[in-house]
Amino acid sequence: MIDLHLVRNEPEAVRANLARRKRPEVLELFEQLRIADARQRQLGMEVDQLRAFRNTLAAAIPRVKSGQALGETTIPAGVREALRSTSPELAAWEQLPPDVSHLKALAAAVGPATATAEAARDAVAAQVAALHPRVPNLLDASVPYGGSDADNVVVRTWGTPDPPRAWARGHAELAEAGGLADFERAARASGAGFNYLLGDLVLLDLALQRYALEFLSSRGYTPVSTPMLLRRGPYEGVTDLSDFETVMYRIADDDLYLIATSEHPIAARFMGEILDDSTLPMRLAGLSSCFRREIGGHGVDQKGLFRMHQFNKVEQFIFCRPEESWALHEELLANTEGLYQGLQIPYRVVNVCTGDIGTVAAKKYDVEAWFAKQQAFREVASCSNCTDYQARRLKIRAGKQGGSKVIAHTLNNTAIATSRAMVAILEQYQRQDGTVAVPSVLQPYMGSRSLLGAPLPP
RNA sequence: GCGGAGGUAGCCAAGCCUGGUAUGGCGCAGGAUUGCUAAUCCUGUGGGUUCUCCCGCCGGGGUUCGAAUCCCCGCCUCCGCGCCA
Repeated sequence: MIDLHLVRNEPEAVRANLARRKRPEVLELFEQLRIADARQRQLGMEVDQLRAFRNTLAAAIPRVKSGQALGETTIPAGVREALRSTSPELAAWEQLPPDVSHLKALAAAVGPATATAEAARDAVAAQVAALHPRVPNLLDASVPYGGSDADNVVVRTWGTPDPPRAWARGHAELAEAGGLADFERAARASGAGFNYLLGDLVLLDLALQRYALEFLSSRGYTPVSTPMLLRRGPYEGVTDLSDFETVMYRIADDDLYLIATSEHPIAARFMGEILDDSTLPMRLAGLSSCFRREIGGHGVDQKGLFRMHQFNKVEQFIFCRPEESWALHEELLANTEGLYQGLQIPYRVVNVCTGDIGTVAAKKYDVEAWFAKQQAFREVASCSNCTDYQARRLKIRAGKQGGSKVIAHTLNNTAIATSRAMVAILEQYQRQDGTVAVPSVLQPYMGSRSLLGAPLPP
């Protein structure tokens, strides 16, 4: 969620920022939020005034009871107005003798008036609560202006894509022919989008996880193996509501949700807490399976490992103080680049434009690896600085214990989603005989083997 | 699944039976003093705000002039037993 103080104090700047997303409905949301917020504060004042008066009376009663003088007590104008309709006789309270029974009668009359005012305020507060989370994060100035992914800006390209090889097989065909995966029976058992990995491909999956974890560990990231089911409450803090409809699997009987990425349980871990400055920046390497109902366009990549309902991923995540998040955003990106450089797979980095970026990120880089058979760059990692947007909803703050606090910043980036990395490796490293060379950085995790699979008939 | 104990500010606790407006310690911040970063003392410490105010004691209702306190409903955690890789 964005900072409501900015909505109040710098509406022009917020509006201009949101306008860059090229989505009229976002500006409409913002205006509705601004109006509702102002109205809520107005109504809140009225409630406060009524409650203040009630508190004054409640404090006066025991004093009068014990024989002390009541002292000067006047009905505030707003309270008198609120009482005029419900208890007209009490609106002229000063003419009544200041004894306990009259004090009680007056206080009792304030109750319903307060309830009316509260109901009005709560109705508006509910509007604010509904609108606020839907307003997207403010974008960094360096996000390129554009309407769709066509306007994303390539920041740099690493490596040299190989020319097409006529004999090369698609990764799904290669894996099936080599006995490394069983898509057909997985579809029968669990549905399309699931797979059985077999033999060397299982080892490759694990090797990629180990490679990413070791790589990140050596750079100061702590591995985290997370819960793969989350409760609804925490989940609402880490993602937007539309995801519940389209992306996430729900365990209905227990009101639990299968995580879509370890980013979610990691972010939820410190919900409501204050992170001590001495622990920041907190660099984490999440490891989990990921579950997603929505797997993209119909007829696209239906078979194979590229888009699946379940896959494994090592994820980078950082909690930090606001002033350090932009440097760390670049660090996260550099890590993913280092991982793919180690695998010797060409890639490019894309700065995702204002119209294509999601609601949570203030800036996002995508890393797109080269898929040799497809002869295309395709997304394998997504590197976001969420600034304080995610942490505000989760109420995660940073500071010294007992000292001053600020809303923390959160960042995340894929390290390696093994499914897509395996596709890239199968396409890039396959040989004409159907075997696949093992990238040298993975060999330590594959029993020093340099080849996987077995020769196939031509 | 059954039984028990709990949830109070950054942390730890008190207050609850007997309703009267959040008490102490630690930590942290600022100040005083002493030729030091020790000791001592003072002040402050959550959220909001239009700032002699409002809210805040797990959440939501209720009773009451007034609820951390009494009543009801929920959520969560811990301990024991059962089951279990």
